[in-house]
Amino acid sequence: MPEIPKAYEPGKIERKWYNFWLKQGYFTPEIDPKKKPFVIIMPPPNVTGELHLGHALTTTLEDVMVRWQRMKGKPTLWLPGTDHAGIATQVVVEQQLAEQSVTRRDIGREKFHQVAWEWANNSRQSINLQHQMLGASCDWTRERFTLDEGPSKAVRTAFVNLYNKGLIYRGERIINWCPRCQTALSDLEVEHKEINGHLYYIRYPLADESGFITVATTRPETFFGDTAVAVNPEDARYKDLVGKKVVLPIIDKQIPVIADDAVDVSFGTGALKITPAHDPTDFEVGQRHNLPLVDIMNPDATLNENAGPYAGLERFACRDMVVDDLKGKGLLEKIEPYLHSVGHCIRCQTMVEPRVSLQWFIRTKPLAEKAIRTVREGDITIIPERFTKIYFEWMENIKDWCISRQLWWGHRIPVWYCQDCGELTVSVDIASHCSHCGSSQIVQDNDVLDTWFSSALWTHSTLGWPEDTEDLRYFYPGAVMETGYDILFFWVARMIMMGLEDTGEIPFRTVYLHGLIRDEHGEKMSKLRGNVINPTEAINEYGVDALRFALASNSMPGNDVSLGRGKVESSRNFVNKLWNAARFIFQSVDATTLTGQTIEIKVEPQLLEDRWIVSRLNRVIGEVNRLMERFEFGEACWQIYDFMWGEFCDWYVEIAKLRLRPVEPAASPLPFLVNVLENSLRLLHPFMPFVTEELWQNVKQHFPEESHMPDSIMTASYPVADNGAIDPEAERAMNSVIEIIRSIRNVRARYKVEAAKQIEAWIYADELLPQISSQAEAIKTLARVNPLAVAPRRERESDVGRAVVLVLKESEVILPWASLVDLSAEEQRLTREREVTEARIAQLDARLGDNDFLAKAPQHVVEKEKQRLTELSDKLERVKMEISQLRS
RNA sequence: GGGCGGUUAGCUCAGUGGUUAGAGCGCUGCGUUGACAUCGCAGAGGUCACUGGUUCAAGUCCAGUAUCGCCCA
Repeated sequence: MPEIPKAYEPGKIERKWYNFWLKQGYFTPEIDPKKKPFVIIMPPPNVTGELHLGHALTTTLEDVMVRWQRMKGKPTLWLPGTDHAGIATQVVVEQQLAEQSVTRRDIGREKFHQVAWEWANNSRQSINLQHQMLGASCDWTRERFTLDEGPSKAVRTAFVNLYNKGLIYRGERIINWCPRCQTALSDLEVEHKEINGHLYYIRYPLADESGFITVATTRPETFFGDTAVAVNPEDARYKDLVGKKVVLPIIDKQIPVIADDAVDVSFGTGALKITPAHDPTDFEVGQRHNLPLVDIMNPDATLNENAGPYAGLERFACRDMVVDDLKGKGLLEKIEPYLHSVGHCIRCQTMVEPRVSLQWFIRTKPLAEKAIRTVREGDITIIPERFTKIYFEWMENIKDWCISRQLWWGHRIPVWYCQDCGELTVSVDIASHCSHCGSSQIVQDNDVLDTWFSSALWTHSTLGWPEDTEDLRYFYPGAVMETGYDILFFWVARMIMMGLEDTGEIPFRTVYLHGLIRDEHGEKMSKLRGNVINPTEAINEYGVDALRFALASNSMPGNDVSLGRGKVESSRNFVNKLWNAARFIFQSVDATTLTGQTIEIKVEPQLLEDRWIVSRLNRVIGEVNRLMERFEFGEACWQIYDFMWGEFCDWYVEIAKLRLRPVEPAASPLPFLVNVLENSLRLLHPFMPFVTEELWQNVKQHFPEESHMPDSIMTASYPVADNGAIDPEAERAMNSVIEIIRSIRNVRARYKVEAAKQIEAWIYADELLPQISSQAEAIKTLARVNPLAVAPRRERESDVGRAVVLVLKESEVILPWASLVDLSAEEQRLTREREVTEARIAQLDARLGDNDFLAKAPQHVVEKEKQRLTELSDKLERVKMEISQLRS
């Protein structure tokens, strides 16, 4: 057998195994109508650049589920893809152009597309590569991009269907406008931030020159767009003024004073300027009162000709000038500091401008109703559950969705306008004639659709919809939608709506939401803070398996993950531990094989330690499966970690060494070493695919006669617990042995006994005597004890002389090494132990003397407490005896 | 303004109403056995934010308070 390196070297094997899996075609499921498939459609990363740790988390969790299900024998499809990310990508590409001092308008739509496609293709490639580095077992034969022909056709089809149903309409509405991106945004793409602004009190003179009315506003520069002043109808202060006219200063325009319930009498002066074209609530007031819309801005948020002398000024510069000028005319009453919340573009952080414009909208209410019902009725489950409420809250208050964007990068809206009859042609295929008058003088809408429109169709567009494909029939609906909670509204909610709308079926059965990745102090990761961990670098430094394990083991459903290098490092250490345990086992196997012996793997455990480790293994297997079913991957990781490291490596392997280098012939522990290792590898494979494959192949190589082993751990079966192997008696006895060894080590450390020095020990026990005796060699070696006597309690010498006496749960240990022991200190220690035991007994006595407890607590709890009391009472007696002997 | 979540060891976090509340990192001391120093052994470190309630039993359930964070408007 070749030499196995002392430390695991991930770089050497990762690519090798990925390519092997790929070549074997394991990632592509076989369609078997008799079996229900497990399907995850990957949330497509934006083609804006490299993947970050959030993507690594998504990929890890999905791969964990997919590999687990695949090992459980389900046809498993994990469909990868990327998103064109309309506005985000356009921003990136425009920045790139800006470096060459060119704008997109300079080069034109066609050339811009060329540059953007080039960027997207590069990015798509590097994202796919990174997914492969991460070990993603997704089906590359089905990889999709949102702008691919299939998904694009799905987009046009969905649009046309909705339009024909009257669920898509075009209208002049107030929308959020980003002056930098120069496009409309949906409500979700606006981020509200608290801003320290001002409240300006402005006097509007009455047209009849009988005085003025003072309005309070945060945006004085919009007064050119005012078409009324509104007061509350109940407000006595202004009752007489309703119906009168006021004159807008500077531009000398007359507007009416109106009464509207929406006006809050306590805000400012109780009189509001109404600017329907630039404020959402004003827009509504305007609709109610039939007020004209006066748009005062250009797309770049400079003032337009409606601003009279201020035309051409940037909005904030205009504000300053307007304020100055009003002040000069004595029309500015006062300015107060004012904290208010202002919308910003989620992409570029520019303050958005609410603006009336002609856009396309989806009437979401009818779609939302169905989407609410499927979740309410339990067809779709959201994990963690608390997000269900948040989902309902949003869905129930849903607003129409503005889907048109004044961008170039995206799906062009499939609508053509007739130059002759003015009618619209809405068509899935490219239209050449007006569907009304037949004219060929038609022009396609210039705008593209919101990126999230195509994302909303992703669950079925990737499987071939609107075509009736085999994939769609077999793989839809998916099993789990796994993604971050930050896109619950953007994406998940809309997928549910559109999935139901397009296919009449739910798009997935379970929504699993993970949290955001933060740094080791819980701070958001950002370039600015310099606390970003780049996944590729982390992989190069620690290996993929370590990164994946760090992510999976630290992630709880719906909770943010704090991840520093330390976590990745300790995961790396675990991978290395696993590697070395395996290395040791292989070396032992080789040593045995060299002597010409064959190793039989299937052996019933007879010896205590073998029964114990097999029992523990099966408990862990059961527990891990249960946790995985419940999406508790982090806890599943720790179960395996604790078992592997804390039980198998720390105890079983150490004890097994005695039998591997026996003085006298002993039953070989190799079957159990190999079995536990092999099972653990399979348990761990979904979390750390590479190292487990490497080691598993090594197992396979060592046991070629084990014909049931498939070609890859990927296609091996996931371990299933054998409840028959669970052995409470062996667990109890081994716990006692471990307790003995630990206690002796503790004493050695306390008395600073030299590490290499052997000390004498006597152990007394009753019930567990045979089992403890069977571990005498282990105790001798692991606790550095020699000579060791194990005897029944009745043989206990009454006078032990100077010694440390340990009263344990089911045994006593006496360490009679006279010279070192400080008798009075020992007495003090035993006295403390007596006190502690007495206190606990008192506590238990009280509990067991309580009739309520006896009557109401479940039987097994009462039994347990009674047993504890017996044990403790027994211990107390023994401690008392030791104290009296020490004193005699 | 409405809602949600957090508050547990020095730090970051686990913890299905039922022993003496755990882990990783960090810290202290000691290191020996050809798997592993990416390691081993031992140890220190906690008023589970606070107040009240429900319960035989509360870190866990309920209410309130404080505080931090997020989402929505």
